[in-house]
Amino acid sequence: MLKLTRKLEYALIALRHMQDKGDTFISAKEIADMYLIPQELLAKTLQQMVKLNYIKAAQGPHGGYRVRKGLTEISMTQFMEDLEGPIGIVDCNINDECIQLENCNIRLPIKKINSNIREIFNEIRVGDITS
Amino acid sequence: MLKLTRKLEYALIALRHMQDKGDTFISAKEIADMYLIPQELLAKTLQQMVKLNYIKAAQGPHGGYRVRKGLTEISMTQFMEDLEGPIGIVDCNINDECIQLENCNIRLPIKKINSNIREIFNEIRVGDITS
DNA sequence: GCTATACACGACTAAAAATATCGTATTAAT
DNA sequence: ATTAATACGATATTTTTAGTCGTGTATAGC
Repeated sequence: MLKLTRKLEYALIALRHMQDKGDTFISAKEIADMYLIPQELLAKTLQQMVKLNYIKAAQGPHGGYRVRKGLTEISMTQFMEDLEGPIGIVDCNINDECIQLENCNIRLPIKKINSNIREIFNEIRVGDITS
Repeated sequence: MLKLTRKLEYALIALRHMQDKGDTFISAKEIADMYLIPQELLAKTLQQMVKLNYIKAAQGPHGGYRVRKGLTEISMTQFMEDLEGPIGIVDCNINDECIQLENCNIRLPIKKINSNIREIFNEIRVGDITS
């Protein structure tokens, strides 16, 4: 209940590591070895972040990834939703397909809590965690 | 990611419904039918709440459950942790068995976020949702 | 040009967690 | 007695999350 995914953890760990290393390209393997993360899985996550323009990749030997400037200013809400889709503590916060929407007697208060949580993550920058 | 369990949803829906009905005993079946919740599952949740002294049960025909006074003053943190165990957005917030605790470079900031979330739920009473 | 090392990416598999069901026993009102 | 309800452990199913595999492409260094 209320867990972050490993993908997000791995992404943040990787970003922090890369940021520490400045402008040099860091391979997925180096990070995977250092933090005992499954390499293939980390690689996929990094590839996703390349597509999101969070990081830049370089192929070939001495290749790897490095962080793009400005990434640290992104809010955690955006970061999380980019990587994992919308935040919603219950499904009806995400889609409206619940069979009991009209009957539901706790919908509004729950919705409010969901906003509270999103707000927490809105006020945290990626850089607050990775630098 | 970051989802409440159905058990919690069902529990809250049931509590609210029972609270609306005052002192009369309400059967699991009535609630299950009304909100299209699997009856057996709801029943188990209600039984758990009886053990927690959240509600009172009566067996036999015309039996059912009713809410105990004072329940509404309980914080959502306590409610959720009573029903589902400790809140932790990552495992190392719950147990210390992570193989990479020393290496981990994001542990502290994540821990802080976890406190923020617990705090949100600390400031919400069960009664804010169920009445 | 060959080789080694690294990213790219889709398909697949495995494991874990969450959700739901079943079976049997007990209780009490009518 | 019968019926309608809770009690509760065991099991089954489904969904989500996590991890692996295979194949292809790029490029640095020799």
